Amino acid sequence: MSVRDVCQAAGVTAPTLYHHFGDKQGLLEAVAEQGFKRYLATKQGNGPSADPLADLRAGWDRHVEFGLTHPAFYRLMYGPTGSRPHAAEQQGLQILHAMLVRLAEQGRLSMTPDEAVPVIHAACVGTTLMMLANPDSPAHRGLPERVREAIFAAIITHQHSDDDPATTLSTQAGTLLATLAGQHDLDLSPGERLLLTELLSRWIR
Amino acid sequence: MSVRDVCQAAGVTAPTLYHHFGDKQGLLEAVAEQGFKRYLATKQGNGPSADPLADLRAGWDRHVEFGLTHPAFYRLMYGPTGSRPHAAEQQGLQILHAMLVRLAEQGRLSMTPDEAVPVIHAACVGTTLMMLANPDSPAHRGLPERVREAIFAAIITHQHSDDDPATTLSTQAGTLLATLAGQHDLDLSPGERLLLTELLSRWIR
DNA sequence: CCCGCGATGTAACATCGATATATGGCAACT
DNA sequence: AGTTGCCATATATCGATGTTACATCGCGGG
Repeated sequence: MSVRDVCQAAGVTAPTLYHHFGDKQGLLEAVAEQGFKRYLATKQGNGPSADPLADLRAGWDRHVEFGLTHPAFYRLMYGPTGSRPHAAEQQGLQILHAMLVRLAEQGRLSMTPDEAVPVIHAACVGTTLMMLANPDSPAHRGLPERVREAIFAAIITHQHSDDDPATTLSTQAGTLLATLAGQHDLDLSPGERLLLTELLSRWIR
Repeated sequence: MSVRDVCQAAGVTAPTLYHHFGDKQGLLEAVAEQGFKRYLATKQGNGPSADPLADLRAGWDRHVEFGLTHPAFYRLMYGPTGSRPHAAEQQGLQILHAMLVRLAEQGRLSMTPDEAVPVIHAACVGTTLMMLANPDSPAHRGLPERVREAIFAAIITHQHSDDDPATTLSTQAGTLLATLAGQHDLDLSPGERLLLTELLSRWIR
């Protein structure tokens, strides 16, 4: 892709382009930013539903679909360009973070939202780039769904989702207490162990 | 990077380079191929051990480590260049495939090796690229291990009998931490909350 | 009315990727 | 030994590319 061709297609001359974008890299970053905005637009329509996990799945599928529908955009946006985080991308990650917070509030998340965000993002981007590199390979049939379910299964607690938070906390604390009871060579002083046991026991009922 | 600089550094002139590599893209692909060979060399030393799952974990870790140690190589090798599968890369995927076949023979794989290969590959490459894009971000601390365990947990059939106690403790502590992160009206003073978080985090790995 | 400033065009520069052509050296064959 | 053929390299250069110094245009405010 040459600056001259871009200028001709846009009906302007080179200095105009440089006036607005600084240099070629600046132009490409502006295009990537535009890509992020379009991507966000596909997420904007659908607000949060009753089930955060369903929202999470839909978000994953929309991400992959955007990549397959707009390969050039996607490579610009997520390819290893070394350029720095675009504002719109951070906004997308915040949406993901909000979904995960809702899941955590229901006690259905097995790590903190802050930890889960890059896990999901890395797996989803990697999957999409792989699909982009070879969309028609039979080995990649169903790949996004497989990775999606693998990641979600490991991030979501598979237990009673209809329990209220207090019950979830109680069972989790109880399970950990039971495991602790069987371990004698942990990195805990007697005081720490007692304190931890007291705090955990406070939620047992 | 310019062809002229490369030639000067190599002590030859342009036609020599073009004689051997065809064009600039050919040179870059040859460098990528060299990167794959070096990567394979790090895997070659360690033959299959008694536990295929341990080999799988070691393979994942070596992949991420190679990416972090040789960022430029890695971006050339796995960046979305549109160029086609290098021979050495296929060879690496075959090693991965062989490990998975061994796991499947032991009845410990929840999908076919053919399906599992791209799942692991996509997640691992995505994780490494993310680490490469921002190696020092605190949000990425422990990311490769988290994605690794998430993927493996979903791919490996669970036999809780022989899980080692430390792993059990780690997952249970992680689950409870995540639940705590979503609860704001617990019967905890700020100090108690901080102390509990610190103690639980001690087992997370 | 004109003054100033941002946006655009003209023309050119420096550098880049790539190549036509010529030269050197080496191995093989007569 | 001499010739031949070929591979690797060097000289010199071409066209295209990213970029910019400078001039010009148009338009809103004093």
